[in-house]
Amino acid sequence: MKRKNPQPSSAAVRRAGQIFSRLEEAYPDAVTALSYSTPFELLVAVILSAQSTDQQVNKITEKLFKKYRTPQEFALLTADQLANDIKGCGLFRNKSKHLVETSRILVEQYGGEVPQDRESLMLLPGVGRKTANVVLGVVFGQATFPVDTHVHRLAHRLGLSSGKSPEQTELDLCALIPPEQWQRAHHQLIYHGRRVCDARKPKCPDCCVNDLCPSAKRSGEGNS
DNA sequence: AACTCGGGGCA
DNA sequence: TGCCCAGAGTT
Repeated sequence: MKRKNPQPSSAAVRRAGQIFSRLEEAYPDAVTALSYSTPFELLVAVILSAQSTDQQVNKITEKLFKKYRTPQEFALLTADQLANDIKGCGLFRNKSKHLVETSRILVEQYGGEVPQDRESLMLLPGVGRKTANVVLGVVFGQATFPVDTHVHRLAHRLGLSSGKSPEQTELDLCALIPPEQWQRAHHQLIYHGRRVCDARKPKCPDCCVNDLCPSAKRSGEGNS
């Protein structure tokens, strides 16, 4: 039989809670939000948000959704047409192609609706595990944790996950963080990851959770 | 596993 | 001014 992810100790859960309340205190404005009014609009916004900020995406979608709002409308566009409307976020040519193809699939295979399971979402062009989890969590209220490069790196450094794979990190964080805090925790990890806990040179002296971080302790022991 | 896309954020 | 990506697809 299949082994489930082992239940974390209460001490581990408590430590995770400490870390996130610190981050919450340090970055009260770290949580941004993509603006949308339908599940399809959120799906579009999340696809656009790869390698781009939410603010950047909101600027684009504010205009975009006034022209096109439904998968039926997106499905009629050529990639070049749409590219012109989403210019301003990174990787826009790829995303444009993906959005048109995804819209066609939604119309042809899902009656124009956004599927609510991860397997179906991940079959859509431009939608990987991280994007699928954001959609499931934000619009369908499902228990997921979107793991991007920052989340993966920080969870490992902070001792919240073994860091073996993004999938494992996702399981570990889901077990450690109460469902209602997942979205906020996600944004705070990203914010912290960009400004303090870099991939290359983490600024441990400036870090608000350095006393709770096994990595910071290790790197601090070598010098004195 | 390494490469590509691309405008923005940040030093 | 230049580096590095708030990812996912392709080779």
